Amino acid sequence: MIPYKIMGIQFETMMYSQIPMSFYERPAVVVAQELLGCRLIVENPGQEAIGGLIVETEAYTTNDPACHAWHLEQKRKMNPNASGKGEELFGAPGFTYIYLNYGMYWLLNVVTDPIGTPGAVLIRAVEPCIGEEQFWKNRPNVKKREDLANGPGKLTLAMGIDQRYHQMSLAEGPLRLLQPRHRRVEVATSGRIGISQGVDLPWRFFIKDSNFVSRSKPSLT
DNA sequence: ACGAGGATGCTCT
DNA sequence: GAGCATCCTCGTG
Repeated sequence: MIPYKIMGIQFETMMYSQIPMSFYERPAVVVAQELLGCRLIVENPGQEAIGGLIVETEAYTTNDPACHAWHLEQKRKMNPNASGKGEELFGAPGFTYIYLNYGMYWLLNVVTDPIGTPGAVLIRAVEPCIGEEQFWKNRPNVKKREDLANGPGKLTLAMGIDQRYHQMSLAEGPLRLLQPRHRRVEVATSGRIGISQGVDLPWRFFIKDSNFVSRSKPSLT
């Protein structure tokens, strides 16, 4: 049971509980799939929280040339103390990793795997489910509900997520992840989107038949 | 429907 | 300089 009340959705909170930190201390590919059907919540002081149902994720992990930790991982084979971009991905699971992509868009990741093993799950798309008015307000040019948060940059815009939320614990808010009591989703798989290395790894996961995924793509399995 | 191109700021492959 | 885990607009069919 989550330790606070979200206005207007008391019934639904009884069906969802905060995800324990141990959940994230597992391989990114596992966490990515199990986050489908969970809820991403952003609490706003003095206002109604906003939330989205996660419908699409991607895994980035060790020995993965598309992972931000990859080059650092190579360097550390020679010098264990090397530093550089993606350092956070070796750190504690259950913390956020947020970075600016193409100079304009903040992308939200959750760090996974034990300390010392790099891993993260990119949240790629959500379906608005709490405080939807805020989604519309933050995305003034959007016409269709499906387009509010059907992409990693779109969902951070819609939910007001930026660098202020970087490296925060998901156990304490204002960002939280909730899991349903009974998670019943049909998971589809494909290659990851927007990368040039590791394109053949089937590490993009989405809820089959959801209208809120970033794009349709033939599934690999 | 689909493709090209521009916006924009990091880090370093 | 190149290369990015992107999004939007404006062409063309």
